Amino acid sequence: VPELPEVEVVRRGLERWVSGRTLSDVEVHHPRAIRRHTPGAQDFRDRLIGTTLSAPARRGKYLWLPADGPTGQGLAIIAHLGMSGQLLVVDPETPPERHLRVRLAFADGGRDLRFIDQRTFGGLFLDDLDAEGLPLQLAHISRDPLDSLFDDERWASAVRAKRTGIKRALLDQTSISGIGNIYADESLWRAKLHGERPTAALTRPVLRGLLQHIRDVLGEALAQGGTSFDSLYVNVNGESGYFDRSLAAYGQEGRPCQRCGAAIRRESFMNRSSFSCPHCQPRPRAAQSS
DNA sequence: CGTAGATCCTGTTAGC
DNA sequence: TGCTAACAGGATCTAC
Repeated sequence: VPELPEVEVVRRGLERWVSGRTLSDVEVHHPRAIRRHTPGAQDFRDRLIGTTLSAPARRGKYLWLPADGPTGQGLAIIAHLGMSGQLLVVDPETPPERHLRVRLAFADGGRDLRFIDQRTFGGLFLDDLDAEGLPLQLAHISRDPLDSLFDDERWASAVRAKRTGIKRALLDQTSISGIGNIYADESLWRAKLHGERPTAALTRPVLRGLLQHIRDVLGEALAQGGTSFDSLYVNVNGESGYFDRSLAAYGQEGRPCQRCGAAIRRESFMNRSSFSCPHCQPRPRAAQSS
C-alpha cells in the first residue's frame, strides 16, 4: 500500500532512470488508468509524445514528471499509485505484464516506463504546473510532514478546530498529506493515542509529539525502502522494501504489544482495519462527536 | 460548509 | 473440491 515513503522511493527511482529522456510512444492499455485525464487517451498520447521528462517531484502520495517539448512548456504527468499501482522501468522487449495499464517508450530505445495496477485505484493524468511548479489539480493537497515548508503550528490549529477523531484527521490529505492506514496506525501507536480520540481535545504538546512520531516513522520507513505488506508495492526495479518487519501495530492483531505485552487488537473503522494496543491506546470514554 | 458513509476494483484467502 | 464472502483501502462523490 503505497504511502509517502513508498512514493518517495519510486520518485527517486524515476529521477535516476527517466529524467532527461524523450518520449517516443505512449500506449494506454486500460481507460480507467487515465480516467482523471478527461480529454481521453488520444489527447494523453498526443500531448506526451516528443516531450522530454525532467526531475520528478512529489507531494504526499502524488508524484509528477514535468514534460516539456514541442506541444508546450509547463505540462506534467501526474501519477497516483492508489492501492496497487507500480511504476516500473523495464526492458522494452519484456512481454506486457498482466495488469499493464500504460506503457511509455523512449526515443533512446532504452527501458520503458510502465504503469501496472491490479486494483485500478491508481492512475496517470496530465496537468499544467502553476508558478510554484505544483499541478493545478493538486492545489487541495496539503504539504506533507517531510516538506520543509510544512507549518506545524498551523496544522495543530486546524486539527483542534475539527470535530472528528485523530485518525480521520491524519488520513485527510487536505490537512496533512502522505499518511495512509499503515503509517497512521504506526504513528498513533508510538504516540499512545487511540484513533478515535476527539481532535478538539488534543493539546498542542500532544499534537507536536504525534507529529514527531509521524516524521520518525516515515523517515525510518523511507530509509528501509518502504513497506511491502501485501507484496504489491515495489520500487521502479521491482524490488520490495522491508519496513514491514518493523511494524509495531499495523497487521499485528493478536501479537504482543512491544511496550506492554497486551495483544494488539483490530477494530473496524472507515471500511478498513485499525490496529492498536488496548492497554497503551485506550478507547476514549465519552461518545464521539456525531 | 464540514463531516460521514458509500463506492470503485480485482486477486487472494478464509470458511462452509 | 467448489463456491461464496471477506478483505486489502485512497480518493472522490453524495447525503445530511
